[in-house]
Amino acid sequence: MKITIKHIGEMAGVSAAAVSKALNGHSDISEETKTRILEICKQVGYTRNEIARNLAKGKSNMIGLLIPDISSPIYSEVFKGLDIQAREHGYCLFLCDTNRDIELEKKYVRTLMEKRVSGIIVAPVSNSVDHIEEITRNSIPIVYIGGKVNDNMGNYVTVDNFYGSKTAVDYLIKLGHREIYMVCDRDNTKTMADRIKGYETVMQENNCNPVVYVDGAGRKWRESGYFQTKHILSLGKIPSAIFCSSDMVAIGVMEAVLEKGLRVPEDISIVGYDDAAFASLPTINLTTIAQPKFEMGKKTFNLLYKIIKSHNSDYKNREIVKPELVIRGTCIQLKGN
Amino acid sequence: MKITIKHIGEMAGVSAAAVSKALNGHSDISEETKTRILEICKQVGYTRNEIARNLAKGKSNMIGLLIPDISSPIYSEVFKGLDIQAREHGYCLFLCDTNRDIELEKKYVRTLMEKRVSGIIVAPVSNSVDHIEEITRNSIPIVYIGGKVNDNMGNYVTVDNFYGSKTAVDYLIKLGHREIYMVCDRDNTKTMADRIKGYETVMQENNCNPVVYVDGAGRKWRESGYFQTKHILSLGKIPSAIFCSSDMVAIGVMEAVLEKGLRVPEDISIVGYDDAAFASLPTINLTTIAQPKFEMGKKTFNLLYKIIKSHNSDYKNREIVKPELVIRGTCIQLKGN
DNA sequence: CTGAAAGCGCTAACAT
DNA sequence: ATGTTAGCGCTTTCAG
Repeated sequence: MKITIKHIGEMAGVSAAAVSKALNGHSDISEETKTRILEICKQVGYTRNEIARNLAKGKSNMIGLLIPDISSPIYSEVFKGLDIQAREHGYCLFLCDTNRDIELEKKYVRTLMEKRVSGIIVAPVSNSVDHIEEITRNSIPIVYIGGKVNDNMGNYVTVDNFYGSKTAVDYLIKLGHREIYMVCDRDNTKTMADRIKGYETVMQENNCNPVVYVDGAGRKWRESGYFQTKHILSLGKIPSAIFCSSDMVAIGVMEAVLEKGLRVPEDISIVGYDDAAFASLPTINLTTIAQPKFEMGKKTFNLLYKIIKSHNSDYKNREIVKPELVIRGTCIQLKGN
Repeated sequence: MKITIKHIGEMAGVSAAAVSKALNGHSDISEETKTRILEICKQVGYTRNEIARNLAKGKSNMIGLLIPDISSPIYSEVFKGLDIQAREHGYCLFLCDTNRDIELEKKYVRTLMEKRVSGIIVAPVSNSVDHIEEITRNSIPIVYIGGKVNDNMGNYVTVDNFYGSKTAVDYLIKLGHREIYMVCDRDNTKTMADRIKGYETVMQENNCNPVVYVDGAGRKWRESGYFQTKHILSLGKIPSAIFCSSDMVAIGVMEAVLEKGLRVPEDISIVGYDDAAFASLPTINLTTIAQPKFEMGKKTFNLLYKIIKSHNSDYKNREIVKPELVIRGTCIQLKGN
């Protein structure tokens, strides 16, 4: 039998209400009784019941977080940024790993509603979020994040992929490269489209011929980079640089390049995208575009917080953050420049 | 104003109790009214209130999970194993990232108690867990996991580090190596002690001289592997193989070896420990000992579940799982064998 | 089969 | 400054 404020009240010779006030630091209670009550709580090891508390207050100070895969390093960093910010504002994050499964995503949204969370942050599994809004019916603030974000979603924070891509290719151009290919894995998101657009824009600005490979075989990540590059290298004409749609793709690209007996960066320069955890490992040392993951986490929480506080559940609070070039060892200055 | 079972009751012309029964699939209600009630719930978009429900039932079907750092790949895999198992048994995981901070760990334990979770799984930040047991006071089942586990903890599931280490060194011996060093970073856990013991045991069994470097400068991970190896290589005598206390250490070791102009595995074979996510990357391709992370997650939940169900909060339910050698490309068969 | 009533532990007016 | 009284929304005996 757990001990309640009523018990504490009896022990202290006061009412339960008084105990509640003491516990919550209300002002309408004398310092003296307050300390006495608190003392007793400590002594008997009282632990307040959040469940009852939340019911009485009609809220839960929890924020639901839907993530496609927490073992993906990018999301775990975002999580940490969110977490620290949430704690600072007295909220708890409730993490749900949707495992890239729409059904599970729906199930979790329902769970979160039942738990009466104050808001939801979701990195959606798919480009459309109709299935989740159908459940929430506008009854709770939602902020979207992640690679699937697009303008059909209401509130979101995302990163400027067009800008990131431009930065990467600009850098390559500055290094004297002109034959720069882009290789992408299969991913029909706005994120990907923007990255490609950024690449094409810079190429055209510099009168270079854009060559983008998008995986037609439906492969993803490293596998996609590997096989596409194998194909490219078999064609005879070798680009001086390859810009990859992600670091995982870059890994596959490097693999194929090395296998062919070519060197990185001496023969081919490579730029990735994401700044995944492994990108900084010595034997990889990949030059790449860094997503400000931790920052994004913070910004996202702050945006949600603002919406919650303003009770303005209405649409289109958006924030776009800028990524950054991280120069490591996979690019080389072209001779004669 | 949220809609409650009372409202539903009114609409259906029944009592709130009846609605509750329908919602929970109790048998003492006619099929007919039940379907009518459920129909209405669907139509008006009723979402049951878990908070009230939990209060009434006196429990929360949540399991607290304390992890030092969710961005560490090993923990995120464990999480996923736990998660899937928890879901299957109708529980929710409540993840708390303690950020390797004892104070935060304590704070979260308190939070979990307040939330009346059914049990706690903790990968502790430190070798001692007194600070957490002081808070829980045996009032809730706890299972410990992770690298800090030792016999001072009650219930735990861990992996057989002695065995894992033996397996690694046995493999090296079989490959014809006799001059095998072990390099460890700073980490005074039982885990580390067991790994060292396993190494020493096999070396002695084979009449080889064990040489273990433990970082005296207090460095960790890659940095530790790097500097210690640099030192080793400066000594003139080069071992034919290095067994590392972790994959991160192995990365540092490789870095130093490569920097010295030596090749892996032609000049020096390397074995890691953990099978971190990056170990399988093409340019790393590290032979290592794999922790059955996902499996461990499952086993851990099952153990906790057993304890919860048996109401036997008493001590020393333990499970030890066996790691496995993963052969990749950083070891070579010695000539003349 | 159905409903009335009590209560889970706490908070928040509203008295006193 | 303190206590009284109602709930919060649901579950659960216990009658009918």
